[in-house]
Amino acid sequence: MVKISFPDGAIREYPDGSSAMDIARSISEGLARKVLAAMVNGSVWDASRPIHADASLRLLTWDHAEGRSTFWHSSAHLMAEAVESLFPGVKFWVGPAVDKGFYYDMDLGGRSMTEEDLRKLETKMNELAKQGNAYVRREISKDDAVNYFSDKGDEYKLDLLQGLNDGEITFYTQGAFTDLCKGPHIPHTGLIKAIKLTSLAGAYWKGDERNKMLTRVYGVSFPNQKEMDEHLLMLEEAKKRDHRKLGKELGIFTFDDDIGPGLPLWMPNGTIIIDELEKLARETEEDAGYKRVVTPHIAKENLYLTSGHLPYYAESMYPPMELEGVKYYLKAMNCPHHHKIFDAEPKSYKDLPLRLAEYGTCYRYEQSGELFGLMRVRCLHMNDAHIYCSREQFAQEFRAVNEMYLKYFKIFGIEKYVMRLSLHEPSKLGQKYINEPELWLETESMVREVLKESDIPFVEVPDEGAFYGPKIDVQIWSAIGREFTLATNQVDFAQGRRFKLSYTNRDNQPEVPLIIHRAPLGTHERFIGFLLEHYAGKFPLWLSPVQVKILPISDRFMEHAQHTLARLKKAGLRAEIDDRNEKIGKKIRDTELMKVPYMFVIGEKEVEADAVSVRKQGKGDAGMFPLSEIILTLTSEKENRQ
RNA sequence: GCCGUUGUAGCUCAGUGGUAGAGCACUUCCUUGGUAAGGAAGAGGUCGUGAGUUCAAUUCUCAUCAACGGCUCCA
Repeated sequence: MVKISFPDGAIREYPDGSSAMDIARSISEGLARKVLAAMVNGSVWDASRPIHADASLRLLTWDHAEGRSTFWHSSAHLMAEAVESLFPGVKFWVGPAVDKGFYYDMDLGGRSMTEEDLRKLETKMNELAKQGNAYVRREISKDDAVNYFSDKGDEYKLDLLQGLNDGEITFYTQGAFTDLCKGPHIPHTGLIKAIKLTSLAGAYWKGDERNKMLTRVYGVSFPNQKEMDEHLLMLEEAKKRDHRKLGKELGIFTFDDDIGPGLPLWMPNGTIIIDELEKLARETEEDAGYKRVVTPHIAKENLYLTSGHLPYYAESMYPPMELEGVKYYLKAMNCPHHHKIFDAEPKSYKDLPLRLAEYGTCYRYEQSGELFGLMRVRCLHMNDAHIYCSREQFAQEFRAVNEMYLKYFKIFGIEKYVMRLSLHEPSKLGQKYINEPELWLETESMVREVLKESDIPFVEVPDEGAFYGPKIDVQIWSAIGREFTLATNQVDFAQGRRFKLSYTNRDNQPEVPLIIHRAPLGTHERFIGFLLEHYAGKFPLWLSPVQVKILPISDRFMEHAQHTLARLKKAGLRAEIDDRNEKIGKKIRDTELMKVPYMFVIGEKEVEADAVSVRKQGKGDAGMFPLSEIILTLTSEKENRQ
């Protein structure tokens, strides 16, 4: 007998060799039907695998993340079986579960797959699923495994085997398909009831662009059609939030072939949002002791040689223009320009910390395949600033920057994000990272402390730092689920030295300042792209391009509408009159669709009372208010950025 | 940059080897209507661009540009 302890604390005895499935069945048949895998002593096992020792056990179903990923990984195997039947001789690389679904990378041996093939594969998969074949686990020696894949001429699986040793190699077989796989898997293919292969893509082998490109097929599957329908509905909803769609509908930005890829044109509505964001940044930075500067969009080659950017990033900068034998580059970052401002006048410790801020325009020649709406562009406006400080001042300055982030996030209601602390990799000092082992450790731990103090959840990622120091990135997700860095806060102890920046310290000695690069509002492009999706286009009053739409019931009330418009404008509100020859229902509908926060309806009653009937976007009729009263309400809402 | 897909009116999308259609938007007229679409008429596209095949190409082929889904990259 073995003692099995359950999550609720219960401990029961079962015959030695019982599987999780046996145990589930002993509880109820209904449960057994739902079990996908089991958590045994903290690792995920096949439900059918015999348990030979006392263990803690948690049965995993579709309701558990581990259950779902097991389900999706098993679906990848099912897909591989289907692919093998339609493309004999195909070789597989890896087929993991991902956030929502699964993929499998494969080498089709020179053949190519089409969207049509995906439909055929789905049909085949459904057919195979109906057979309800069990996923059978088999432990195998390394020699046997190597022989098996040598016979097949499968260099990919042989490559995987290289990293494995006897005792940790297992094969899984379902139906006609056998794969090297550590598992676990769901009990049988019959549990997979709804299947959709979503996309066909290329993916470099081992993620290295020097390697061969494999074919990657993405798919998603569910234990019932209802879940699939919900998933598809969710995708539809996400599409409606897509900033590219909303940006077009609301007249925020556009692209034009004659301007160039990745070069957004900001339309009047988008420019209003830019102006409001810059106003917020100016106020906030002024309060925090920043000084504004303005720098040119181009600079000589030498500047970027000094900064050290050019050797690393030449291919992602626009090529230089050459004038009188001198090369000029479009600036890809503002820091070197700011360093030159620091350097323009001698500095003493009394001048520190010096905080230079600029909404700087940068140009980066991002790879063509990387461009993505406003989120990844080639012309960007960065909420940039550089803080020059002493080592003693560093922690305090970094903390203040962090607080500024949180202040902004509160204003925008940004809650779903992850802070990522990127660290250096000691073995790459002097190559990828500047060779300052002590400074790396010191600043990394200071940054870590600041994050802990402010109680912000964060993850640490090794070998992701900038070449000049550790950094904190704020990661967010676009409507379609792609991850982006929204904002960044970086430590820099390289450029100060490179630019020979110094200040005179208390002991009358020259000292190199530490530099903090920070961009809490990221770039206008990415931030507004994010906000469009975050608010689903329904901007708060202060950011709305049109804040109030005045809707006269008929043209008899135009005079009162004009009078109302004048009053609103005088109060600093952005308002427009809908003077079209349309019925009020139509005007309301169109204004709702344009997501204007307030509508003022004006008819007979309102003229008599010198009032307006107020309608809030998405909320319907709010009743009649005297104009002066509602103006006060709106002004306060706007000024408080609610 | 690489793999795959797509490209028809301002937008969303039909369609065809014989020089194109719908809905919304737009213009004009009628209507002056009280909280999510009033009615009528009209205008608008050399079917992304270039070349080839053909008697004939928006449709087939190739190239190119751009967008989209991924991979790689992201100071």
